[in-house]
Amino acid sequence: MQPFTQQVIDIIRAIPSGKVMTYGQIAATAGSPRGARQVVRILHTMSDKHGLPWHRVINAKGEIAITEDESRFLQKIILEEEGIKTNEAGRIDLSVHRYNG
DNA sequence: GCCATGGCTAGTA
DNA sequence: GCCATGGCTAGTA
Repeated sequence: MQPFTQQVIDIIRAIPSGKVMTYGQIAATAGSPRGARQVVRILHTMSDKHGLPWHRVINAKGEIAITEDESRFLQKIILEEEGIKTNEAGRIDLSVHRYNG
């Protein structure tokens, strides 16, 4: 496992319930401001194994970015259970819910 | 070659 | 809506 990957995993783990971070924000915190897509890949391949709170990661617009329908719906439900609601436009208010690593 | 991005711009209203 | 981006992995040799 590469240092960047380990960093990203640690950062995602530390996001508390009721808060979210963006892909780019996590990448930047891990020391690679352009590495947003790596965060995507890491979530994809390592969420299960490492028990990551994958649902607390959204895109920079405040949207749920998952493309697969079932998981997308699941993410919305879990976030709601944690007190995070999406507005009519499907957006989450980052000014309220963003976690600053 | 993948990818659940992000940021900028052209084009509409 | 377009496209540059980058760290890693699956798959081949």
